[in-house]
Amino acid sequence: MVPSDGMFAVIRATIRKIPRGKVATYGDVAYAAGFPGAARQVVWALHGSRGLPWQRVLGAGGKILLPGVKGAEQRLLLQGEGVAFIGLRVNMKLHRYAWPGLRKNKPKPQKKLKMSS
DNA sequence: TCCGTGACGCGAT
DNA sequence: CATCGCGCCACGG
Repeated sequence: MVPSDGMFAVIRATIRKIPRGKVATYGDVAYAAGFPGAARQVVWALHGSRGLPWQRVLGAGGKILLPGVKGAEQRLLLQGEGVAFIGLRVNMKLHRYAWPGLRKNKPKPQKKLKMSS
């Protein structure tokens, strides 16, 4: 699957890989699909989606961004898959999908340290 | 063709 | 925490 197949095709394929009981953020999907920063395109891909695990895609921090009844439905679907919530957010610590072959943590910027004397 | 719109993200402040 | 600015790009008017 390469970008030349079309951005949405790649994004959809990426979303399909999220297993039951796991979730991913829009940013994660975009990054994993090879389009870092293109979170909005993920939204579009979901719009034209059919047969995708759309409920497993959340906002940054595991927050459901889909408003209204759809949002409530999303939460119920996820809970039905065993996904645990902490308040309004999904417990990402437990359910964030670890994309195979992707850097989990960003490189540490080297905190400014003060030198004595 | 230009322009606003999206279930947005992220680093900096 | 909250806010700002910028990046992202297909689509419809």
